[in-house]
Amino acid sequence: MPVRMTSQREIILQELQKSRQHLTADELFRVVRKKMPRISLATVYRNLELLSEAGVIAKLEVSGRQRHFDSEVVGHDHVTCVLCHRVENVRLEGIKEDCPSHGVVDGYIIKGRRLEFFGLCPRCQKKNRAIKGDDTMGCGCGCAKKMLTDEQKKVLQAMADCDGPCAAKDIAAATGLDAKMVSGKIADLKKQGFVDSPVRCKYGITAEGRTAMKG
Amino acid sequence: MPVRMTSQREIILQELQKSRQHLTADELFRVVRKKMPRISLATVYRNLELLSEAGVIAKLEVSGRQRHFDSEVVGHDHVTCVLCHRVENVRLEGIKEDCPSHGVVDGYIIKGRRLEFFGLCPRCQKKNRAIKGDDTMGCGCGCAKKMLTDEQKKVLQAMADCDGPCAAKDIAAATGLDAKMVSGKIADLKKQGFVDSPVRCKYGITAEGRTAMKG
DNA sequence: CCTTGATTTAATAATAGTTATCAATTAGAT
DNA sequence: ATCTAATTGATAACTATTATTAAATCAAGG
Ligand SMILES: [Mn+2]
Ligand SMILES: [Mn+2]
Ligand SMILES: [Zn+2]
Ligand SMILES: [Zn+2]
Repeated sequence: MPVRMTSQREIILQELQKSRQHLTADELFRVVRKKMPRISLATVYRNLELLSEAGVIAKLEVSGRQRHFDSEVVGHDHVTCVLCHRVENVRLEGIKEDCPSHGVVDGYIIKGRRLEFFGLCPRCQKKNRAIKGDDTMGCGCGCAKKMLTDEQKKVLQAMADCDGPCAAKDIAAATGLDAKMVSGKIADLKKQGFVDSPVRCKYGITAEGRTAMKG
Repeated sequence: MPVRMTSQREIILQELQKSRQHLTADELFRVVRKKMPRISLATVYRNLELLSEAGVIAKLEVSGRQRHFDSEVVGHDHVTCVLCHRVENVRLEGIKEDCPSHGVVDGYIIKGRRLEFFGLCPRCQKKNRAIKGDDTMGCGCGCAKKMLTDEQKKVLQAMADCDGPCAAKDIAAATGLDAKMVSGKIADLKKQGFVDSPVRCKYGITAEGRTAMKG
């Protein structure tokens, strides 16, 4: 059973390496889709599994949450932001000696270890102070998700209410907001993954958008 | 919003403390149900969440798998068996100094850390050698799940095939096995959680039983 | 080139674990 | 004892992931 190098597999690996982040399957899916719009989420999952099985990438099974994948496989540890769930690398010297990653502990044959820190990323430290902030500061770390403006909420709500993709002008009519500003909001929301465009010039709320609205 | 002490809450906490293990919500559910047969799984989840929120117990979000809960909250680490997923305590001296659980690392304000080891528990080391074992050695750690005998499989299959709870004699008829031995097998399977008895003297396969059959 | 068989894919259904919802019940203050 | 917000059991819904399946793709040989 030889392993084939398909274009899907290649792009998935490439984009993960390029991103230099610890992406989840669906984050990577969104990235890959830009180059290969017809790819399926299942294909992303399948290949991430295969690649990590093969040791080409690492699977970070972070604490009950969504899995993240890492193109760097050599030993290092991670810190997770408790607010935005961003995962970053941590390299602490002096730990390796005391913190065996192989050997025998209490009768267990140790095959590996994971050291994981939780905390607040620099961006979320700032955000935490001004949590009322009505402007979605594009901190890029996903914190913005928790801070939709009233207009954004209105737009999302209107999209949720109408079933199937709808045009910007429909939203404008439904919300009573200016059509130009609605277009702008939709573009922002799309960038954040809360809105997608299944058909040209028609928009719909995403699953992520729905969860963002609740918070 | 004062917190009330309900009998459910009390028993859940009691049984977790008594077990001295790192139980999952459904394992604890099975234990608690013996004393309070009408309790709901949702209640177990709800209270484990509440108790861990309050700092009375600890939530162990173990590497992508099912959550485990710990009645010991003071700082110690854990090792997980990669085969049976049992979680046990590990206390390594000399780590605490090098391995900050609070402070600032790379700009992150660290609120906590988790150090998790993976390996083979002593029981699974033995089991691994004799994996063909046709006897479900009651290692208690759940490894047995992966080693159903042919008879057990037949019984489970027969239960899966018939819809709704069925009597031991129906299984005997369907499989062609002796009725006495079928009863014995059912008792074993029930002990392992693969079979339950929704009605007296009637049995059915559980979700867990279904997954066990596949492996 | 053209078949052949294995691998992989997209789409989708199914699953596991957990959380949300909601009408009915109950703890505990008054 | 009465009242009411907290809690419960039952069950639906949800999220992340895995399994299934028919169709597409590929790698060799003939
Ligand atoms: Mn990393
Ligand atoms: Mn413990
Ligand atoms: Zn953050
Ligand atoms: Zn084990």
